[in-house]
Amino acid sequence: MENLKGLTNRISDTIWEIPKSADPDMNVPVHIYYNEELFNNLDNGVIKQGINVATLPGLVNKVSVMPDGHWGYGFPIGGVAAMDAEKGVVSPGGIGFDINCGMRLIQTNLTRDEVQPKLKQLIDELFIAVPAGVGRKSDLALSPRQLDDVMVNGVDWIIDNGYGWKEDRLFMEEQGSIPDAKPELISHKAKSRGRNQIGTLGSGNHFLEIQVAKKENVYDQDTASAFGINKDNQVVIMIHSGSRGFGHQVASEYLKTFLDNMPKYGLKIRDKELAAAPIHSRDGQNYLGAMASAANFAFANRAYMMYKTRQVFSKIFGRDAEELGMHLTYDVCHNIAKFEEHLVDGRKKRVLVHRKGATRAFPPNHPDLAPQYKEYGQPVIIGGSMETGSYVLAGVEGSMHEAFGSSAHGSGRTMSRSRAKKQIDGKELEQKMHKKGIYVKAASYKGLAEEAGIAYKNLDSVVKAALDGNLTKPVAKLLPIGNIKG
DNA sequence: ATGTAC
Repeated sequence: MENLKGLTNRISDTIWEIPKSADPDMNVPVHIYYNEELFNNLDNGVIKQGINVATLPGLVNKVSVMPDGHWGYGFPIGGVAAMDAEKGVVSPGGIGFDINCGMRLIQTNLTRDEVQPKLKQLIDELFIAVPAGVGRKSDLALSPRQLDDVMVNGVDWIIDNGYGWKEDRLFMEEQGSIPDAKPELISHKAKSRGRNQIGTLGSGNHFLEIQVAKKENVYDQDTASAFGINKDNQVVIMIHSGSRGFGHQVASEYLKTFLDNMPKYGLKIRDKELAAAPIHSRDGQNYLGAMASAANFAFANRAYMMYKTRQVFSKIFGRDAEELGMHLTYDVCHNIAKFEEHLVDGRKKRVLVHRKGATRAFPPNHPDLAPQYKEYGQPVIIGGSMETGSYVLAGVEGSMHEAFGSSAHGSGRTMSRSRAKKQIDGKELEQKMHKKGIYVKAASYKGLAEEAGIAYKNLDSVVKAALDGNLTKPVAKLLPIGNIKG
């Protein structure tokens, strides 16, 4: 393929623009938030997909690609696109197969010194308590009525059933429950896949990790303290997972329906993977109701894994999870579409923001934030590879103007899964990690090899681009000491 | 990402 980089103009240190003039069908420009290093390795596919997305009807302002952006299904992963709520479309490819895949950060008041002697025991027990890997089932099997409840109420079902604390919902995007879910639109097949998947980790890049916040890696102590990180070598837990086979089934079914029905809506889409329907059409409304159901399932999934995590820590340290300070810092989605108000041509407008592999990053004083975070901005949780570490950042005003209040979500792969499997021996990697002080337990060595640090972009560089691009502010880098993987 | 293929 010809090199498409020539279609971009660098309009600032951190933004490469594909102007509307690059293609007659583009409705808005594309802004890629990169730095020199990331741009040098920019994949043609991202430019191509950015242009394709920019041709969708009803787009406002621009399409944004986050610093971890890479080629994905239809939309780039790391893509943000907002459509006029009245005149726009919804596109499942702009949300992703794993609906409401997201991150969760849990505090403890423990330090590394206290955790280290029990690390192996913790990880071994977590590996049992949180089923990891493809097809693994939960100890919780929901009745049809309970599953409907989860789809409508998300984390509230978890809390009402004694698996979570009342306060947990305050520290979640949408308070852990997205309105207007429609369980009656979910197929029997999706329901039967989902009923025993609450509290399961999954595979691929999903993980549950024990991490350490070293003092030297805390960049903003006030904000870190507000997020519950206030002592040197404090231990935190990060969970990355989504809606499992349930959300995947929902996404697959609606993608097919959208594709079949597109001619009906007179939509001309240049890539099948961008299948879309008008927001106000029956298909559009149905998908949004199904998406909300899967999103609430994912909130409940991560919340139940936290319940298990609190139990394991509590058992091993012989103290209540409350005594161990195991509060939720935040739970944030990075595969979802949401109705939000944003400035368009100087006026507030209701838009449907698609975030695919992009984290919501609302600034201080945003009405959606818990009072405890009003002064500091929304916690933005960025998961890195299991060898290199992760970050917690905070939302800033700039991102509202740049990218509908969004930031990056992870480091982004540089090596395909198949190449990583060929090139890296999982067993050797496990030993190497143990020597480095990271105790890892994976459902399969192949799965482990795929997630090796060298298969990923440099997360420090991605985060630096997100900070320089005024999408977020730095709070703390978190280093892994224990990890379970699917 | 995914009972990794209808």
